[in-house]
Amino acid sequence: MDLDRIFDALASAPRRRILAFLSQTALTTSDLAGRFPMSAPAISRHLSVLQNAGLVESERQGQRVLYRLQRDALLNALARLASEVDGPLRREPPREAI
Amino acid sequence: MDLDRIFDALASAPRRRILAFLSQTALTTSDLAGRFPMSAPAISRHLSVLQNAGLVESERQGQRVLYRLQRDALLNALARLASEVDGPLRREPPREAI
DNA sequence: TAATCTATTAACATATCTGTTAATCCTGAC
DNA sequence: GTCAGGATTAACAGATATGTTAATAGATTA
Repeated sequence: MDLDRIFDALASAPRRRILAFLSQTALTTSDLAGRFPMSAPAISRHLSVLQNAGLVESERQGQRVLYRLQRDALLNALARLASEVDGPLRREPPREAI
Repeated sequence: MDLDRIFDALASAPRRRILAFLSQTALTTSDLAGRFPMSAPAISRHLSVLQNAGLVESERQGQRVLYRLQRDALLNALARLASEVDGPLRREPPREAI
């Protein structure tokens, strides 16, 4: 839940594209490397940044490592920043239900 | 509406804090410099990054320059990323009304 | 065990970011 | 015009980020 690491991770366009791919389906490192004009080691490091931020999770499957988006972590971070900058007027009633 | 510049701007913790301050009220450069352990030139450059991203607007008032949060630009950017990574299931019905 | 495939880490070069202080620009007051 | 105050830009140093290729680690198969 570290906003700092999360927004640092999100600052990179390739990493945001990786997240977009992973939002469709879980993918391995080489799957992703095939979709970017970038070497596999570069992708691997982007994935590690995303994982350290808690935005993706990895699961080894034999020789491959499958990466999966952690949607809630991402959406929570976005919501957290949104509420931080929500003006006084917007922040008012934490309603229990609609 | 440049997600790239916006998320680059948001990657910096001082800049996110500046936005939080500006969410309460518009402030001048020196107002902000007084709230950070950082020189005025440093604040000025952070503000310029935020302005280039469209997250704040400036208005000169005499010798001072007043900075104001562009809340919609920020919230739109967050929403845009959120929808980019919204999985197929979540993205389905663009309902007209609740 | 050896061979192979996938992924990661190491080492490196280049570029960018972030802060500092000094210099410059802009505005208002004298 | 001159001066002073506030803001920005310039020049610089040190730290980070991002890509490359080479080397290493892990897992599967023969």
